[in-house]
Amino acid sequence: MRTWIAQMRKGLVELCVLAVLREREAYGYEVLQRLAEADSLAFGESTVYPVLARLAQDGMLRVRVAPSPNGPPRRYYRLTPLGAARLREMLSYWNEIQTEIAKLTKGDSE
Amino acid sequence: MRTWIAQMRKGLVELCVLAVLREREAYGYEVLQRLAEADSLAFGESTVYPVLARLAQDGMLRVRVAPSPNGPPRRYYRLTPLGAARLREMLSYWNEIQTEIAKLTKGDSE
DNA sequence: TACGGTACAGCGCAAAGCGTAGTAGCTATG
DNA sequence: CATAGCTACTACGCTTTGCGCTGTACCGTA
Repeated sequence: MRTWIAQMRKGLVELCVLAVLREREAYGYEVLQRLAEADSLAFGESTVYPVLARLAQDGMLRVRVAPSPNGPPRRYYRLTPLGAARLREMLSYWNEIQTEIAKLTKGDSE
Repeated sequence: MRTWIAQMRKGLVELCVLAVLREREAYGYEVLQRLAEADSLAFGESTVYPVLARLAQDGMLRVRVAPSPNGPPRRYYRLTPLGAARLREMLSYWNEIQTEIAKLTKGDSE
């Protein structure tokens, strides 16, 4: 993986994870696979699990453990109000950045 | 600065710097100030200068030194063909990410 | 018993943003 | 001429984080 791609993804994992959990709860492995469907957002396990743990510890996610039919118990994560607020914040900043970069690459009007 | 913002900007500085230099050459301080006009992309000196040095060392930028009327000599940077190619690569990936995140946050069609 | 898929955890490294501070040239003010 | 302030760039070190690699545990199938 070219290094600049890894750098570009920094901080985006949080946004993506929160976005995936925006409507329905999900367990780690599920989040992993949902993101893998978009190959530009395909993160590894060692990337996603720590993020989930971090977000949970920061009060952004609530955890619920439930048995799995296929393996070890699953840890289901759900957005807390704090997490939802953070997601909104991040999306807001994300949109700002998009606008500014679009300006940079499109117009030379200044 | 909240930490997630710093993380979200990682890798974006390169893109922004390359984008600023897309059409006309500029010296470091100028790049700094052009980015500062968009406050969501306002990076500090300790962020931009190392990026310029890195990009130059990697052959993405060509450097030209010229005296300044106001202070120490300026280092003018200009995109090389390699740098232009990198910028296209990064913008392509950037667009992919935008699309995927838009999908994540908009539709629940899968 | 061995294998493969599921589900998660831990370790350690490298990259990069950024705060802080320092250097040096030029102009303006008193 | 001394001080301050703007310009332009450099250097150091901290912290966060993505990620490769490895390990563990549960379950079903052959």
